[in-house]
Amino acid sequence: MDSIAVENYLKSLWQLGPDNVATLDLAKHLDVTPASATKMIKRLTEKGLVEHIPYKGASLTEEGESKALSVVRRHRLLEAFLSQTLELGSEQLHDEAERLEHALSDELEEAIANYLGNPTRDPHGHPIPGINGEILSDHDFLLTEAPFSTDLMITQVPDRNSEMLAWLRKEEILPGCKITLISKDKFGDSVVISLKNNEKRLAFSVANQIHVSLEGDI
Amino acid sequence: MDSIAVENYLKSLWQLGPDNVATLDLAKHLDVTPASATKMIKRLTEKGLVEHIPYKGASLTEEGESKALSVVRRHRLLEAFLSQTLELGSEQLHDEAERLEHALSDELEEAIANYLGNPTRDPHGHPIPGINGEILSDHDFLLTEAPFSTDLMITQVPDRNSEMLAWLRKEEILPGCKITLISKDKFGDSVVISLKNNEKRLAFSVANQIHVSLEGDI
DNA sequence: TGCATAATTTAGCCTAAGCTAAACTTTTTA
DNA sequence: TAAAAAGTTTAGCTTAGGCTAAATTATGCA
Repeated sequence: MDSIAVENYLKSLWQLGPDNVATLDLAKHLDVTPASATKMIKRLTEKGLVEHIPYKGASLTEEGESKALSVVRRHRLLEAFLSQTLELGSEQLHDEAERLEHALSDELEEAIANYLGNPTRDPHGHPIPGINGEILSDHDFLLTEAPFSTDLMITQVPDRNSEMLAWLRKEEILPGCKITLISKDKFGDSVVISLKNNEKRLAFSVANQIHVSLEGDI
Repeated sequence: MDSIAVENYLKSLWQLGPDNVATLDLAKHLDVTPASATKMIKRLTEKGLVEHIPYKGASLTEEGESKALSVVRRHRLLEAFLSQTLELGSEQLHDEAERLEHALSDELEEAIANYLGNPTRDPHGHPIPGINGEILSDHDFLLTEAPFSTDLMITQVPDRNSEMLAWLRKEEILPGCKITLISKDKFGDSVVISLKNNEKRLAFSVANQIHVSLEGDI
């Protein structure tokens, strides 16, 4: 069994990957010092879970990725399960799943997956990896890269920042919503979308975490 | 936040308590060496969670007990929640709850309690401590101390040994069952009960973990 | 191109929680 | 009641995973 720390490092490497993950980025993501990240990267390299070129960056080996995907699967199944059974704020889901994901046995994982009917997306629209790491091959793309004046449907919103998530919910920017992209203001660092005939302005960094698909194309 | 190890020591002390818990018993319960238990008892004493008289035994302080009860509450709520939502074997419940109990936030704990309608017993019949540690004052008693030839109802079965639990289930010895005590064979180390007109023989050590109440007295 | 800055790694320290072996108490028993 | 056995504690070691400070390597800019 991998420790909670190891699971978190693998998950972060996957989220920041796929290649040449910088030590500093990893350290920031996990809220540890760069020195701690370096040390753990070494340990993971010795275990065969990570490949590391000193001063260049780290990436997951096949085995490392498979373990990372297992953590991601547990996380997203938990979000779906908690959201379905309990009346939990969408913002809370992520934090709870973040802790519970490390305490889930294979059997419980599968019991939850069955209970939910083996879903392929979590409540934020993120794909849930299969038991062998197969991940839904999306043909959705980032809102910042979408065509203008075309019917779009939101497929994914970010889940890590509960403040941002609360704001998105207030603005009714949620998975399943139909929108069109009006303009990208690169220097104003924002994009403008239309949603139910209202125009809304989003920071570029937010829009960059929202995925959309051409309507009905999911 | 207390570590998982600290929470487990507190819970074990509560289960083995209330007083003069022997280092060896604690160590066995947690599957660590006596030396490790001694060391942790010291740490807990310094934190004010345990009182310890060297070579005599340890017991929880008020603060320690309150923390222990919080762990027990989370454990039993989880057993109830998992048993209600998922189709999990009763034997599996305990092990899953054992790991998840340390990863439950106060908010999730309360969300689960509300979802379940603030139950006072878990699926094995054990009382669930309230949020401030209030515990249902049972007037049930051990099967080994019950009167003969009297209508009894099983209120609690053990939850820690999944093999024993599977056997109890096979024999249909479950919370809510009506039984009468036929005989206690002290030297045969067993008791005999009648259940649905069948006589069943239980080892004393098993009967000692089963609680009963006078019928309708719960 | 060379130097300043940024990123990364190394060295050395700390704590929690485990272990074994040895020392010390307490209890049991002959 | 003294010696043996059982239980407990102490001493000292180990590992994981943090940290800071210092050394090293890469990068960007004049």
